[in-house]
Amino acid sequence: MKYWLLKSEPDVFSIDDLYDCKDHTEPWDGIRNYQARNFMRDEMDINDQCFFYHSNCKSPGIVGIMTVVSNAYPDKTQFDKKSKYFDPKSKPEKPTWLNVDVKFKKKLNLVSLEIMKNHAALKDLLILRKGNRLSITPIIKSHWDYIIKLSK
DNA sequence: GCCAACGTTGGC
DNA sequence: GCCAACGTTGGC
Repeated sequence: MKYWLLKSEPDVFSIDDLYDCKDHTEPWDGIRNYQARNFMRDEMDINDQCFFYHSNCKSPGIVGIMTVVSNAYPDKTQFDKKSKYFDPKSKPEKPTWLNVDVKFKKKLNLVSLEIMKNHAALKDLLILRKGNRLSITPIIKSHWDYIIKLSK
């Protein structure tokens, strides 16, 4: 089983929004970055665990846990002309973008970006690297466990 | 294939 | 709202 960190802007889609979805499950769509797509396509498996990270907001940080509940499949928003994620270059017979489904597992007490920065044990965490903008990053188990402890 | 211009991300 | 960092685009 692998571990991940998935970013979302809470103004767009928050952990509470995920909870409110049918079966607490929703496609993690709108990913328009090849590296992030490839993680979903090649590395993610059903039952992998993900941190839900709130970005671009007043208190950025990890707010909960979700579970991967599908393999990667074509992101339907790329074909939806009304979607902000519409991609005119992508064709249904050869979709460019993929998503997985994720299911809410639980909320955590906020582990803020500020707190994580202050822990030497997390210094190699990708999210803390300067200029890192990747919306899906792998997390090693020791970091995962450490962050879980910080949330208690 | 280079790289300048542009758009986006995301912390502050 | 600012701006640094990064990814993408497109002319050459």
